[in-house]
Amino acid sequence: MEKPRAKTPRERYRVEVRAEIKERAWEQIATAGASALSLNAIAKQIGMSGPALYRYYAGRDDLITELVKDAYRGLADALGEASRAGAGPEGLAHALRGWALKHPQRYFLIYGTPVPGYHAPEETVAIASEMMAMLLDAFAALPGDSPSRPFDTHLADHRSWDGGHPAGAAVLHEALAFWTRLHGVLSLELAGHFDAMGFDPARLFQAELDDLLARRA
Amino acid sequence: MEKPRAKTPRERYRVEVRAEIKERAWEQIATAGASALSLNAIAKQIGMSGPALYRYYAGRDDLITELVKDAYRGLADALGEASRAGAGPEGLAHALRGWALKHPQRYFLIYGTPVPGYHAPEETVAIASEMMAMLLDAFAALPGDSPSRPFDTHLADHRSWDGGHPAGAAVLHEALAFWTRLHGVLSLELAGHFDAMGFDPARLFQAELDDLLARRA
DNA sequence: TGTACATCAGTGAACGCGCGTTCACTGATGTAC
DNA sequence: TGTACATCAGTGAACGCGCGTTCACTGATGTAC
Repeated sequence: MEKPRAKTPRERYRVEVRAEIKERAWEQIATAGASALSLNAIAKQIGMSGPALYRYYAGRDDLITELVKDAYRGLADALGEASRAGAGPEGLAHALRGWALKHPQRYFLIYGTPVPGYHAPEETVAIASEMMAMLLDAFAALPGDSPSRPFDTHLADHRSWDGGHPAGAAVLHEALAFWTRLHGVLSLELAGHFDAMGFDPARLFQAELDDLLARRA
Repeated sequence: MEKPRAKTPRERYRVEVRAEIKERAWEQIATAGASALSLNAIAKQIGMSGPALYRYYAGRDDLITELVKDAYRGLADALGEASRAGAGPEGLAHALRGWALKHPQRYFLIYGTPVPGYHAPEETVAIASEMMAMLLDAFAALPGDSPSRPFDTHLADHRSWDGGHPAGAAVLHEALAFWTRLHGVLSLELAGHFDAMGFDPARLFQAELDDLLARRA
């Protein structure tokens, strides 16, 4: 059982090239959108021949799948870092916004327009649960009681997604609202819908966040 | 000044074909996404030769621009119908959700992942204002007072987008929250992020809506 | 340390494909007298 | 109503392009003895 043996130079190199391919892929997505992602174009940018990339990825679809997984992983790690540092919902919210502003393409790859026919890789549902668990923990740890609302009774009957979390339905509701409301502000901000409006999106985001937390006052 | 003279058969035909092209375009977007939109494929479906489409649209970009404008127009009309029927925020919300569920591709063309480098046609900003005006009217007409919140003071200084509406900043805030929160729920619902969760998205939407309106109680 | 072999990264040619777009043309429809 | 001409929808060939992907190959790097 000597699995994690030292990496050979070749393995190291392979990892580096795979990483560079992904980097260029993100650049390309930032420039022309995910649908314009082209293996040949990436190869040209790296200074390789198109077919060379097939040593590293099975094909275009494989690369995209990898990017989607990385995006999920990246977001979950950003939230996880905050979570491990003991952050509550407010800290998680700012970690979310910070990550989204830093990686808008990745954010949209997760939450943007779905591509008909494309099914997200299995792994992403586990990561989504992981993130939801952090949210539930954060809200469950909040002081005070969350007043129950009509939707909670419906939620109580449909909580198969809670990962076995012991929190009450009102807390699930809070976590859901956190997700949908912050996504609402963030996605419109990132898509530029506030650009011509003049107000500061960060303040709207904070206002939404305050509103979510005010329930516990 | 006899502008609206009767349409000749040729004009009528032209209008029909332009409409059919758009219909097929939407079908194609529903099947493979907006980025896969191909003039040649549309022509084939209609039973025409590729180049024939150039009699009706200047090119691919022109067609897409037309689709974007139609999407905005369609949403504004759906809201406008409710508005003219005297609907308040609740009616507008349901008109919004109804339209979005009926035309998810159009919804995403408006609010989905932005394509880097693509600039929405001028006309859309006017339509966006038109929709915002309906929201402002609806909230302004609501009975009761909207309690002021911290963000309102910032908004009061950045309301160039209000179209000259006389409502106070608290009302602008309400309209903004209406937009971002309902979009948050809707876009996640349409993208399928709730699919495996089991609860009824309509109820979550209603819960968010109730929450927006509860402020006035 | 040196040689023989295996592994593997990367190349260049080639495949078929569908794309947007242009062009010169045909034939049908509409208009003017 | 009939003829002469103008308008316009649609065709088919052709353009250059970039795409994903396969294949047989070269040459460098690593491994075993």
